[in-house]
Amino acid sequence: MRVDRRRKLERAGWVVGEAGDFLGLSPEERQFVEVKLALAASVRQRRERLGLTQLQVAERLGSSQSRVAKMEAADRTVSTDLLLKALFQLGGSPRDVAKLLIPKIRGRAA
Amino acid sequence: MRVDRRRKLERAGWVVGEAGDFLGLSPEERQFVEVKLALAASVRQRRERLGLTQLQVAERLGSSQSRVAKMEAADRTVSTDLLLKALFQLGGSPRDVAKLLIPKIRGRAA
DNA sequence: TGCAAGTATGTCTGATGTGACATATACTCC
DNA sequence: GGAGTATATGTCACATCAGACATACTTGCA
Repeated sequence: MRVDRRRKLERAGWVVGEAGDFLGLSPEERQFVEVKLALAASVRQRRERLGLTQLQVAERLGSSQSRVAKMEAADRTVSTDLLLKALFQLGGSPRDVAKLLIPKIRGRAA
Repeated sequence: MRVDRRRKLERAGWVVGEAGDFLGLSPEERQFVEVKLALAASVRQRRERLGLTQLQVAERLGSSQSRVAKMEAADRTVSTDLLLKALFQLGGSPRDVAKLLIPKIRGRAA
């Protein structure tokens, strides 16, 4: 994990461990955070792939640039509801969400 | 769709069409509702499979029986955050969520 | 260097979600 | 029929999340 990314997560209120990430969270909490991080990353990826600014996305969503920034940062004040709605607005489907949640790397635990 | 189930959804605030379900919703809204309904159904399924009452699940979650009932009814006052947390508490994983979101039926549109 | 565009962060007010409780309904079993 | 258990529904007070705004930071370019 890149250092700046890690700092950002910590500022956002997450506790980020070094190797065994997310230490200090219960398994359930860890899974929830995982999902949220995956959704947030996907929002950013889709936006960039579409060549849109956060402001443009915000307009599509009827939201604001700052909120889009917070979505992508997985800020603790953004709900998964909002992340899902954003993803769908950016052309994603439930199937795409599913793909996000399935680990692609083989030979490593979960 | 069973009639009683449909009535329940309508009371919960969803607009449910007959054949082409979810008419009147934008594609994005429809996708969001789909996800929520899938999560809600999964919560019920897992609870029943574990042989737990809503009250027992509520205690595990630090919530109340009425809220669990609303989760399973996909009430509009329950967030996907809560549904995800409930699922994970009931032993589900992000991978299980992914499976929920992938349509299993072939030969029919989405 | 300065400027401009994009992004990040802090905070406000109003909207929505939350657990809790009361109560209604449904289903057994006696 | 009534009692007991499970689930559903309506409502509260409080917590959390929403968009909006101001403002700071970052990046690229003249």
